[in-house]
Amino acid sequence: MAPSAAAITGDIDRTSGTAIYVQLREILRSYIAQSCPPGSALPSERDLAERFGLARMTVRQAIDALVGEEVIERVVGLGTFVRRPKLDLQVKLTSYSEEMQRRGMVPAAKVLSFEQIAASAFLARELQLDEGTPLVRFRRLLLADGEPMSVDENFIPAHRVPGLLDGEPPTSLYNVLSEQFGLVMEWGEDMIEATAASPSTARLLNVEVGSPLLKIQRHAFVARAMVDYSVSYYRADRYKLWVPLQRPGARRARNH
Amino acid sequence: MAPSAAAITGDIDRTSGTAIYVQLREILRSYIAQSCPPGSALPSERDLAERFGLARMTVRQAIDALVGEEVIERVVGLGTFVRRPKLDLQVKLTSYSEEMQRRGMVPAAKVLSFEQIAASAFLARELQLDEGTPLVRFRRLLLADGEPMSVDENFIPAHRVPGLLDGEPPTSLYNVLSEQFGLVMEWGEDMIEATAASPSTARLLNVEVGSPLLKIQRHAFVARAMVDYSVSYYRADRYKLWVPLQRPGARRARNH
DNA sequence: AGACCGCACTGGTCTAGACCTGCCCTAAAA
DNA sequence: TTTTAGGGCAGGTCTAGACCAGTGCGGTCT
Repeated sequence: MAPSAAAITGDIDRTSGTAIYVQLREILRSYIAQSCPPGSALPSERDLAERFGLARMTVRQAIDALVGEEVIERVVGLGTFVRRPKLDLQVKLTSYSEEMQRRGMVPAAKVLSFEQIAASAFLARELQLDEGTPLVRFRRLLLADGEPMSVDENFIPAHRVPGLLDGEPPTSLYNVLSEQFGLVMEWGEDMIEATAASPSTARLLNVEVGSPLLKIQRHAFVARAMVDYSVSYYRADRYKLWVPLQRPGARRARNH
Repeated sequence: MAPSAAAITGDIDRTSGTAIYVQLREILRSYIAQSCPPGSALPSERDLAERFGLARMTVRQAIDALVGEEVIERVVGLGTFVRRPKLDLQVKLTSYSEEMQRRGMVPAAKVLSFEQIAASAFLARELQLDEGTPLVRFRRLLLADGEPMSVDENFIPAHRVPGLLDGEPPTSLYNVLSEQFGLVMEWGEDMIEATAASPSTARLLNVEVGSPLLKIQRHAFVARAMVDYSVSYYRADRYKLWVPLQRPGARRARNH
């Protein structure tokens, strides 16, 4: 049973200059966050149109946006429903700090090294560069709520980030890359495997030698150029990956 | 300069039962593929509306879909332009046998159990069913090239697969589900973590107790109904997971 | 020549209706 | 008691207009 649209607080300001459907979208978003457990129904489009004094097409535009974000979903003949919030989504190429904040944890990092090195044969192959190419190596112990979460090592071609090493080690690598160097990661590949903690890694992560760890190797790209290769070792007792799957050819309705 | 809308071939069939905007979307898609290099402009929305005898809102719906697919992009005051084609990346919901064949290995399976059980509290929660609901439990040791690869346990609501237990255990579960029961997995969620091999699992997989394993819990859905919950333990030394990533909302800057 | 202004475009947003199909529930019929 | 036909309501699609806000060009004024 859908709740009454009257239960929604907030109103449209027609003089604000902000598009009405944007205002409604945000009203709905906060209403969902506050009062709608997953699976619950939103008021019908017609109810919302009446409640806010809008045309139904305008309401649909606001709802379309939230459906596109996968916050809610439509079911013909039934209504519009709140989807289960994505607890985490490593799969979306987010930075560690973004990721931890979404999980409601306090991210922190201890820098282990921040230096320029020459690409080894292995790193050259991974980054599709020539051996010996200067790289920035950035190795950190990442913490969540003060406890070790992972050991993280990023390699970035030095010519991509001129002057990076002159400053302080960044707190959020992806933020600095995008804001200071215009490198917004667009896509990537993760290689995921389980491994056992080596003595050095075990000491850093404060676990037993041989404990299971999740090893994630990531290649991140801007346009067609690889900009970041990273290897992370996550404590298995503290970290799980959530991956949405789709059968090829079974596209869910995206365009109505 | 935008071409004349008259240059576009194809027409709308109002009796076909297919939504008009879908027809127009496909007409535009093939027009783009044939006659529009990246960067070229589409006819304006108003031209298209006149050319096909449609309301502009309907034309916009067709264009919206293509913009959503990142095939084209809009620029206010200028027009609608063809984007560079992007690589399409999607995690696949494939079965074990499909997956192994893709990797060029010979899949095989040893059935450990194939029986009906009542849902425990844990399984009921995972499958979103009531406790005690009859389930089919199908536990296998999966091999690749004759060597143990993983231990796999599937739980399927019994009412979904009437008579399944009367026959032989299937060699490819997903194939039987789709061909015999019409259950084509459409989407799912994987929860991935690293874990240590328990004594029983270690014996089955022929590894040391405590060896790192990749634990993958999968929920697979047909429409909105969960049809399969599975837990798999993969040998870390033999299995890696490859996951493509895309940053959400990684809109490119206007490049014109 | 150079600065400016306005018009003719573009997409962006919005309205107030219309009719369709799909879903569920209920009341009547079997 | 079970089955079936409506009715009401959900979202899906479509129309024929409206006005707004950027963009660029061409003509005009200085």
